[in-house]
Amino acid sequence: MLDSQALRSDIESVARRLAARSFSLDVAGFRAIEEERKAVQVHTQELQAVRNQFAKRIGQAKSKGEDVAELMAESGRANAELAELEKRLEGIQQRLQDFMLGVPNVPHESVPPGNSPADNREIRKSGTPRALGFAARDHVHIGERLRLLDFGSATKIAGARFVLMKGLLARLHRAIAQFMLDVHTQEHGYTEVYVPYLVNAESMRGTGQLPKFEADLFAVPRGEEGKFYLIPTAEVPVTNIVRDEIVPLESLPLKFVCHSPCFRSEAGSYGKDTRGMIRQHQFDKVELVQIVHPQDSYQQLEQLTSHAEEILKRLELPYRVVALCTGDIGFSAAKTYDIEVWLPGQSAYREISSCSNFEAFQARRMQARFRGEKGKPELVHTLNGSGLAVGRTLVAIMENYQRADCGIDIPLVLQPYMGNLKAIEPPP
RNA sequence: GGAGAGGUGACGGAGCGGUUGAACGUGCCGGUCUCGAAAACCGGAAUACGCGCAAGCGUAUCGUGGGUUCGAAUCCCACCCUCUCCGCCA
Repeated sequence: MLDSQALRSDIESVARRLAARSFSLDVAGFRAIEEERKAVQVHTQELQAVRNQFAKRIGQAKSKGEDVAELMAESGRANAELAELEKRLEGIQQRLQDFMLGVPNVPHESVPPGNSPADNREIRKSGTPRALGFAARDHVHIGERLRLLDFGSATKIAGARFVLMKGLLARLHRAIAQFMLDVHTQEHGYTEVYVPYLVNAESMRGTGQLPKFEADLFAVPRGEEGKFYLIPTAEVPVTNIVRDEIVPLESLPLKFVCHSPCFRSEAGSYGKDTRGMIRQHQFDKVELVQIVHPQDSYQQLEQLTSHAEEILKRLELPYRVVALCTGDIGFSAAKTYDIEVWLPGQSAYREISSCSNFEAFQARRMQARFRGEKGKPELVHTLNGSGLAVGRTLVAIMENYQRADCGIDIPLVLQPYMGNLKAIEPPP
């Protein structure tokens, strides 16, 4: 959510910056509601003051034993109008709130302008795709040849966009997550957290998934009309740790890492990435979350991104870092770096991590604050990034470390997590 | 799921339906005293929003939402959460 003060004082420049991400801010609409709000609120508060004065006088008169019938009658009359106004004000404020919740974040000035992924800017590249000496197969071919990747069973059990892994491949998947957690907790200073995978609507609103993107979520009914939502990323429960909190200045930055499953309905992605386990309803991810002092957030974004990159470096997977353009950044983000890993099976770089600074956008929704240098509560800045998506990392390893016989060499750093196994061999 | 107790400011803890944004204590900040500190004493301190150039004034907030009332932290209803006991359970 944006600062409503900023919208009031300089809506034109906000609208201009939002236009860069092809969001057209309803300036006239906002002004109209805002004008109405002002008039109604001022009048309401005046009448409330009158009511309070009457109540006070009645109390005083009563304590002196005076007759208050006249005062009470007068007060009652004044209150009739008040009740109506209060109701109207509530409606206006609700509309204003709904409006604000639907406005995306303003891109940071360093975000490259553009309308489509084609305008994203490559920032740096690391590693070079190794020469295989044979035609690269994709992970589906390799996994099925190894009989360790079973899409048929997953489809039978659940449906499309699910996968079932077996044996050493399931173990490799687990090893990848363990490795990531160890690096981030032991070397990058993150505190590991285990969190609920089902969350309430307030949490989803806090990080920006609701109210706009309900269709992307899985919901579980609960009680009369309540519901839980399955987390689409650990970002949601982890960031909401600080919702409605005032954290002490000295505890910043808070750095959390969380391995969790992620559930996405992938509504609107029909036909995209239908082959393999690139786009699934359920996948594992190791997520990095930082809660920081506003003045540090862009520096921390660079740091957080480098933490994610470090995993790819140690796995010796070629990748590049891309700054998303204004038209491609997510709803809540002010700036985003995508990290894309090289997939020989597709001869392409594919997203494996997305690292974003949300500035105060999520913090304002969550009322996540710290007590500033002057002793006043101020909004924190929030950041997060995948460090990394586990399933896609597995895909990248399968494709980059494939051998001619469809065996997979195990990256050196993962061997200790695999009982020192050096490779997964194909069955005869 | 059943029975009971409870949710008040940073914390502990008061609070007859009426000058209560909320006693008292602890903690915090400033000051006096002191060579300095402690103690003691004095003073100051909530959050959000609105109007205003400002000083300031106003409104809201005692788990949440409704209701009763001229007036609700105080009364009524619903819900949420916490704790204790019972049942069930990985």
